[in-house]
Amino acid sequence: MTVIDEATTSACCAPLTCEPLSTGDAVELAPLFKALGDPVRLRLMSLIACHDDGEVCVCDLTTAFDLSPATISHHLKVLREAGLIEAERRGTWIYYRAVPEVLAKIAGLVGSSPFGASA
Amino acid sequence: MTVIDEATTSACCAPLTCEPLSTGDAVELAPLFKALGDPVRLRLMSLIACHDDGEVCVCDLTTAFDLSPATISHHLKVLREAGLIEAERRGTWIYYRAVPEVLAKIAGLVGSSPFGASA
DNA sequence: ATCTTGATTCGATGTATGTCAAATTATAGG
DNA sequence: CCTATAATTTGACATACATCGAATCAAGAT
Repeated sequence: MTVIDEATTSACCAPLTCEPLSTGDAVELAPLFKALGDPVRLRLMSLIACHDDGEVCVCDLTTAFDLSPATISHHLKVLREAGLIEAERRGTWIYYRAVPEVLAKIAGLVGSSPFGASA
Repeated sequence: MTVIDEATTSACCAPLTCEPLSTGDAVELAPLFKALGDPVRLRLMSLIACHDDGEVCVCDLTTAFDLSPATISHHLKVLREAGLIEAERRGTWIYYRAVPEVLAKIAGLVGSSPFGASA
């Protein structure tokens, strides 16, 4: 993934322009934003990523919303298939935790050159 | 928008935990991710934000995709209604430019405590 | 085995979304 | 005024999505 136009030809100063996303990169990255593009999933993600132990039991997540367990399970599946979270079963309970590398991928994209947020 | 648990009660060290998004914040922020959750829109956003002049004519955007002008116009409208871009008409042409504050809002969320990407 | 609880999957339903052709608005020139 | 070009809006269509009830799977307890 090429994100920053790192002055391939040696220049005296940082280029003011940046290289836009290729179609391939956009196809790869868009699903991450899409997965976070729902209020329930965005809050689920923050609940999971913010938890002290680094992981949260599903039972604690379902009680945090006024939605059926089936719906929460569906949203967790969407986040999981996007690669944003991982699941592990321990006994009766299933625990979810965030995948920081994938979150970093988003942060790196929005917070730097291609989007010009910090440039 | 409360994002970081800034040790309201004076503590000796930074808290390892963070405050998850409220329902209200999630409802406010999710549409931004949703708007970027399409490959075409994500690439449109990068094309606009990366452009040297800070703004791009629609005519240059439509030629960058194998899609009808109507479809590009639709996606630009979605980005515009999300607050991510702004439009200005000059003569026959309409120019779009990014709204950096809104992009910064996303970067600030994903790149810090609530999502634990850099914590 | 049976029962109970935690969680996912299945099936159905109403709504939202991406796409385009055709019609419409806006501006510039003859 | 009429024509041409840039861009959006409208209408239509097929697909995808959020939600839930009911059924199913997993693991522990009796």
